[in-house]
Amino acid sequence: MAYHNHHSHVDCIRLVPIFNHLNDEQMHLIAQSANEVQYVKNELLFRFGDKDDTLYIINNGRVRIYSLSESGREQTIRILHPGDFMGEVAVLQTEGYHSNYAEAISETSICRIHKKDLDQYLDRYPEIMRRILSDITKRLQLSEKQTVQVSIEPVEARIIDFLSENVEDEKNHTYVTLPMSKKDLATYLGTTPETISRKFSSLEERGLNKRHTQKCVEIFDLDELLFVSS
Amino acid sequence: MAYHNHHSHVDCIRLVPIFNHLNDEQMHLIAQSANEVQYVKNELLFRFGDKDDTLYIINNGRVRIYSLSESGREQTIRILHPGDFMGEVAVLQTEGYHSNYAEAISETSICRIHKKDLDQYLDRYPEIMRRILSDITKRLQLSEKQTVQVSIEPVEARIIDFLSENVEDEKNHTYVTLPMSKKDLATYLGTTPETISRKFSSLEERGLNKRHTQKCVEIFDLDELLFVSS
DNA sequence: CGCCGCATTGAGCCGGCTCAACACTTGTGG
DNA sequence: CCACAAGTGTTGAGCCGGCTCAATGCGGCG
Repeated sequence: MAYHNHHSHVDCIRLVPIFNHLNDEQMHLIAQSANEVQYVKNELLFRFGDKDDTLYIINNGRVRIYSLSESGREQTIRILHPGDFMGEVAVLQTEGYHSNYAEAISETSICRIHKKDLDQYLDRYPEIMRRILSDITKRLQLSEKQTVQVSIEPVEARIIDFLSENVEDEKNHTYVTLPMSKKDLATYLGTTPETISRKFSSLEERGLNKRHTQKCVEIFDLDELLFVSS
Repeated sequence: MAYHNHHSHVDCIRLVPIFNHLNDEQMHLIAQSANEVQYVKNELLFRFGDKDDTLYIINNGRVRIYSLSESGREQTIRILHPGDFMGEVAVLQTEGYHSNYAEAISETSICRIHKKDLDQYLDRYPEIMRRILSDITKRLQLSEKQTVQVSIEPVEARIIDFLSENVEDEKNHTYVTLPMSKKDLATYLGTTPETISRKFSSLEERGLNKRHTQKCVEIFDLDELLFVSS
């Protein structure tokens, strides 16, 4: 929590799907009550069990939400990008405690809005609640999907599924830019870095893809890949 | 979908936490637009991919939500009891497709409300949306917890955790009534019936609990059990 | 009473984890 | 600009938890 920036936060508000349907005046109003906070890489935004009643909106950078097991192993729940929000405990319970850890995985700036302010906006602009509901419902679907995958699909299928959901096309090459370190990807997919590494090698041997840099993987034949995984 | 019951559905509405804050008149209004449907045991309410735009409210009985992997294995997502609702796709997207299967695991009666009707109520009574949001947020937390468990806790710890969350106390005996068949419990915990069976035997050998009937397990020492699992 | 479906127990196997050594990449200071 | 250190990724060997498949036990229902 390096410093508070007191100039306009409207940029931050404008960025966010849950607010960007409002007009300028309304956004200014909300921006008034938001305060901006900066985090450096690897800094924790909050920990499991922390009491909190604010909504966090990512302005810049990336945040990783993860959970810790008894035995100390991590499970990455999701990665937040600019425009995403978190801290929905704030909007639901009067006494909210975080159930996960949140860590900045790059230089990150966020906006915080306190529950008492947010509640006013929710009353005044019902569309905001609709959008929050819509977002959380999507996340629920994703979370349920992740449960199923981690539970019953073999690691290779999980990796392929992950790749297929992150493909980008560019000048007739399909490739994937990994949105996190291989270590975090491992904890996201419920496996270990070693296993990820081995599976990538195996796919490469089978001529299905090719590693370029640490963060970039080229896919030769997506359909073939999807076929193999089933 | 055996038959439609056209007498009052207010009972059904009154039962549900998302509506029961309304007054009688308001509940009657909503009940008008609900229609009741009965299902027999093992009947499917909907399948993955079905298009649908209704909210389902459990009036009586129990419903199991589950998902199917490529390889045909099941993952039980959750069990719904009277007063629970599902089909939140309806409240969020204009074109909603189910992402899971739903099956009645006992004689079950439910109320259905169409999206177009629900939308009206959401506009008129914002508290309803608040409650739906609150419910879905809780489910999201549970789902994330389930992901973590299935992913990194060993089976025994998952079982113990499940037991500890379902304990009931009665005349200085702590016991657990399993809310579903052992087969479904297995798919809920991301394991197999055989493994569950073995683990129960193992716990029993260690004098930590005792099976009475198929559905009822007595716990001798919950604290010890929790200690063992960590 | 006898059947049928579910639960239990056993034997064997295999995917993926652990631990450990080595390679590569990135950042730091001389 | 290079040398080195620290962190991250890769590869190998070995093990083990839990799954699979199959046989047997058991309780509920006709």
